Amino acid sequence: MTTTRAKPRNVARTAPARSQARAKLRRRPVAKPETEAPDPRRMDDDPVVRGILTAISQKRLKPGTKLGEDRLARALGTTRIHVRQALAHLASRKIVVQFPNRGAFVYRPTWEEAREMFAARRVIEAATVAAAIDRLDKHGKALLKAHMAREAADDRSDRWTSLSLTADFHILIAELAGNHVLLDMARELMLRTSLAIATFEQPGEPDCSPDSHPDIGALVLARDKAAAIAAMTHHLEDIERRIQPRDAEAEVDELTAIFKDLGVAAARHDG
Amino acid sequence: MTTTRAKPRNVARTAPARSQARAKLRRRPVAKPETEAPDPRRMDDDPVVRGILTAISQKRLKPGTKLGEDRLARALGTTRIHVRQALAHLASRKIVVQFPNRGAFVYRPTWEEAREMFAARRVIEAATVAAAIDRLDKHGKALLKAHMAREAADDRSDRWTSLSLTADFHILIAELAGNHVLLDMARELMLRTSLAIATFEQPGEPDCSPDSHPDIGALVLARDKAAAIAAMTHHLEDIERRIQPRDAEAEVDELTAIFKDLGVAAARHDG
DNA sequence: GCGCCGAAAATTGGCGCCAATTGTTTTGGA
DNA sequence: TCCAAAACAATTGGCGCCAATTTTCGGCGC
Repeated sequence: MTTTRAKPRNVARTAPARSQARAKLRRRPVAKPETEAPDPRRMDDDPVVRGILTAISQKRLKPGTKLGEDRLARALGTTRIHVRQALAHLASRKIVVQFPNRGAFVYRPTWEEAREMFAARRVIEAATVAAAIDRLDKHGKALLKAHMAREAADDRSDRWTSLSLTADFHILIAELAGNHVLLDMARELMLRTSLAIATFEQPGEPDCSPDSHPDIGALVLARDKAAAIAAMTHHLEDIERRIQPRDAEAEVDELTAIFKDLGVAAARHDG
Repeated sequence: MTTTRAKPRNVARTAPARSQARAKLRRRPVAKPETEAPDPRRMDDDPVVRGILTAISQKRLKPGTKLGEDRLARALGTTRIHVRQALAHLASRKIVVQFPNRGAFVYRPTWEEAREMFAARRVIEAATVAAAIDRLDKHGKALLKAHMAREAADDRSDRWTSLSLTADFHILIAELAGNHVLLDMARELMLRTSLAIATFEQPGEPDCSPDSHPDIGALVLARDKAAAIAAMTHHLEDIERRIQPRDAEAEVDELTAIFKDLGVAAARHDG
């Protein structure tokens, strides 16, 4: 206690630079650049979150399904706290809704919100195709061609892989745009529009007109920005046109159909 | 136990319609439309979340500040669990970062991410001004004029109210667009760009060139879509131009400046 | 004097228990 | 026979405690 050490040590500290505030102020220790953090926690690769998300994107979890904490904990082999955190995270992302003392449910958008989601997607994805064309390089072309080949080779034998493929096309375009913020927004909107589609789709229709993707991809490869934007916009409008507002009667009807089909990854509860 | 009641009652239930699955299937109770929910939980109006958010938008909480759970609980007069949930929510929104066993910190964007945020804002807000012009009605005009008058009457005596006013302009435009999804995205981007600005701003510069807002508002009122989009884009580019990438040296310098200025809502620890 | 190393303090993470609320069933009455 | 009210069961919400990790403080050796 020789020098002036009367400093309140709890005012405001910068995070990534650990606490070299007073301890080592003149020189950096040895090999720590400065802004470096060992492990920024990412809720996205939580197994519970991933499980629910993939189940939703594969349409194994329908909007309105109750997600009980205890049940999920047993089904996924974890404790209730992890499930709680995962559900809270998904609620923040508006993928599930939580009602006080009632539990969490897969989010079911309203019809108006579904329309707004598609409008937002048109905005975002028009921007991503434009940016993708702007910064398209050899590597990006290779990625895009590879994906188009994969999508063309899909025989639609497995419905879930086909769903993933068509979703990956839009994600790839957003990745080629090179803007992580827009990419996250596009990802989020795709998830939420899949919920909207699952809510308002007419039974028996395919989700995404797959024939549009090669056209859009070709226009991107040709760097025809205006045409690519127009094609993407029309493609999204096509998807939107496949959903219809549905009244309570249809909901009840489908609910009975659900009970007939059963399944739904039935978490073994039989006696 | 008269009729067939051997139904596994935990397969998939629709959330908002309560559980009238089997109980009352033929007729709806009395006065409950169908899709109705009493209280969908919204983390946004949690007092802890609101407190941290307003503190951030008022720049009383700087990027990198540690948000200790126990400290926040005492400061806000709640328990640690509420703080935990609030921090987890803010981490999902990328407003705070959580490191395992180290705590939560106000998010500090990287320089690249800051650029990407502004690019995303240009995309989103160009869309919102366009939509706002499209669906501009008498009520919207009144709201816009009222806000412009309020902003013009601001004497900039209180820095925090001025900050809120300039932010409210962008929010109002997004509200006039009538798309809640885009509105939420705009809100989120504004919060995160405020973090980016707080991270990379040059000291002493104002945040938002306030003179641009009347021009944009006038163009919206005149329904000149192209000019309004251009003005909004240039306005956002102006804001972006005010931030500069900063190296570690500058950070350390400012850190010492912080310690000189002190303050920072010093959580009384003297004695 | 400087840096490395070990022990104590503080903070976060996780688990179990119990209260509170909700939904369901049973019971009583008109 | 049908509706209403109360008891029961199940689920969520919250609090306290304890383990695990990090940060800090003190001491030792160079």
